[in-house]
Amino acid sequence: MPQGNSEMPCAPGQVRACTVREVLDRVGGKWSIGILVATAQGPVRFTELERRVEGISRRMLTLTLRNLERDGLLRRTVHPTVPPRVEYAATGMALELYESLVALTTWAERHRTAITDARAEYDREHGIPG
Amino acid sequence: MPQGNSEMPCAPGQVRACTVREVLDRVGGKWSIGILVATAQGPVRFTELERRVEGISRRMLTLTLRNLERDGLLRRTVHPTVPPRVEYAATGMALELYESLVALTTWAERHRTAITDARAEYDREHGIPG
DNA sequence: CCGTATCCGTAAGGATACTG
DNA sequence: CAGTATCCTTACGGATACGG
Repeated sequence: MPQGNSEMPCAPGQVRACTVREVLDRVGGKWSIGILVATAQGPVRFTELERRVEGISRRMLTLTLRNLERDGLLRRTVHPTVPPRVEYAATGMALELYESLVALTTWAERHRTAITDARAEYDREHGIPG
Repeated sequence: MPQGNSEMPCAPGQVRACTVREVLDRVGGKWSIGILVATAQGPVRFTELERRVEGISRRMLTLTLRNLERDGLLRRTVHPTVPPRVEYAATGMALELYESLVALTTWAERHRTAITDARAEYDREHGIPG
């Protein structure tokens, strides 16, 4: 998970590398997007997240949740019951980010096979990596 | 309603974690976006890239260029002159990806201070990480 | 000019066991 | 239920030196 770089001077305007970097530094980790998607429809409990985000370990779930909460993308609510009940809810900011991912999703789907083909051809012409 | 955990790797439709992952797996590295941006306006030579992508090492430039070329995002052209002249050009696919980054850029700029504030507050309430 | 090769430090993330 | 604590492996990336 991307840890916080102190501060970066990213001037506004067009698409700039360091601005995109800001996003990736928050959400470029292995599990962040999965959690974002899992919480996009409404608050989700810890164990439920563990089920929905397939393959995640309890440790990485906790760590990623903490980072997302710290960045203001998730709100953590503890209900002081027995047994404890903790809910994670996406903030407005997170939902906006979620919407911004539509473009990337579309791109990935459009070019999925093209990428696969490109890789296959590259590996044919040059040696397979290794 | 939460959709079941189908075996389908990256089904089409809405925003899905694994689909976004496909993009991040190609372009989530530290330097990929920088190179993408640097080549978005036209073909660029190796040394020029080294200058434009600030802070990149020769090694990482080469590695990242190879990966982008392999995925079909860059086209590498060698002009057999002396001294050699190698140009890297963004493909159509890459330019489409570049356009898809506008949404992310907008998001980052809109919420930059909100994120900074959230982090500061989190670190005040809990301990500063470490 | 355009790379490779080699060495090395860090940190992301997995496995596993324990707890309020 | 919702986490921590520890240990460990790996892969990303920096520094440096060399080569066609």
